[in-house]
Amino acid sequence: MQRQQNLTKNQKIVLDIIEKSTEPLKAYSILSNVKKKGINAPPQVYRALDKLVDMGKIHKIESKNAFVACQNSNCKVSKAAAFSICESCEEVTEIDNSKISKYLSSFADKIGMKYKKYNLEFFGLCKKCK
Amino acid sequence: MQRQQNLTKNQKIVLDIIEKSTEPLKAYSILSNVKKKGINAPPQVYRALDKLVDMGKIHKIESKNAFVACQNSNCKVSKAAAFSICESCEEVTEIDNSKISKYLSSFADKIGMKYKKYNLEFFGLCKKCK
DNA sequence: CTCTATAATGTTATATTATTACATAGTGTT
DNA sequence: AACACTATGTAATAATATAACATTATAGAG
Repeated sequence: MQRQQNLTKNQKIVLDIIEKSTEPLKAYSILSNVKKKGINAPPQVYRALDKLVDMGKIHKIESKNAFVACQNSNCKVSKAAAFSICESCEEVTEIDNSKISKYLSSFADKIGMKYKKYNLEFFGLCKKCK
Repeated sequence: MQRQQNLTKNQKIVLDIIEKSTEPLKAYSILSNVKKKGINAPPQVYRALDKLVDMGKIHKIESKNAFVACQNSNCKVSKAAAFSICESCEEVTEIDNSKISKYLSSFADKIGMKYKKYNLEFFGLCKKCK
């Protein structure tokens, strides 16, 4: 069984490029960027992405089919994440989610759900664009 | 300019099938169900879906690439929506979001964002499955 | 009414995103 | 060495979504 801390070769390559990016990266964009490192085909990228998401190292922005590195160390535990997405400049920012997490998990309890994680995407205009 | 209340022929057909479904429908599943009604190609479905989402009549479950009819009349205004998604039985339920809306919009204010809408997806186990 | 602008529709092709299926290679355990 | 298991490599294809362009319907303006 793979340990959380020891990433495999492909996982390291994929995580590295996501961490270095200033914006969410799409799977095929990652693929084209890692061809020189010997990753040739989609499944290699998607497998690494899946595992990294499972570990909480990255998050998927569902509305964009794109991936960002986790900014909050606590996501390692909850895997829950919240983002603000600017509809003008496309900037995506991960929101420090400890308060939201508390609120939302209590909400999930209230509706009778055994809560595991959530994905929250805010759309609007960021500070700069509004 | 199209008025909110007057749906076009294709929009009616697509909305109708989504409203009759007990589960989120995918675009190509909708397509195959409406071929008999004269809708033949993906763009016809996607165009109707886009407009219906804009009007708040339906919502897209981003994590599933699927569409559900809006359960809350107030979504017509806010277009914001929250769902609980059971990872066991796949049931998707729209959460009455007036409280969450209030909380999240104030949160968006606090981080300096001009808030327009949000999409929130809870994952876990529903009442029946837990 | 009819002209015109716009919205809606229809159609073909193609782009983008993601998975299946199977073969090969490494890694640790007994 | 034999094994189970994880990871990797590869080809093919499935599933999701859009571009581009032609045609038809509809609502106002004159």
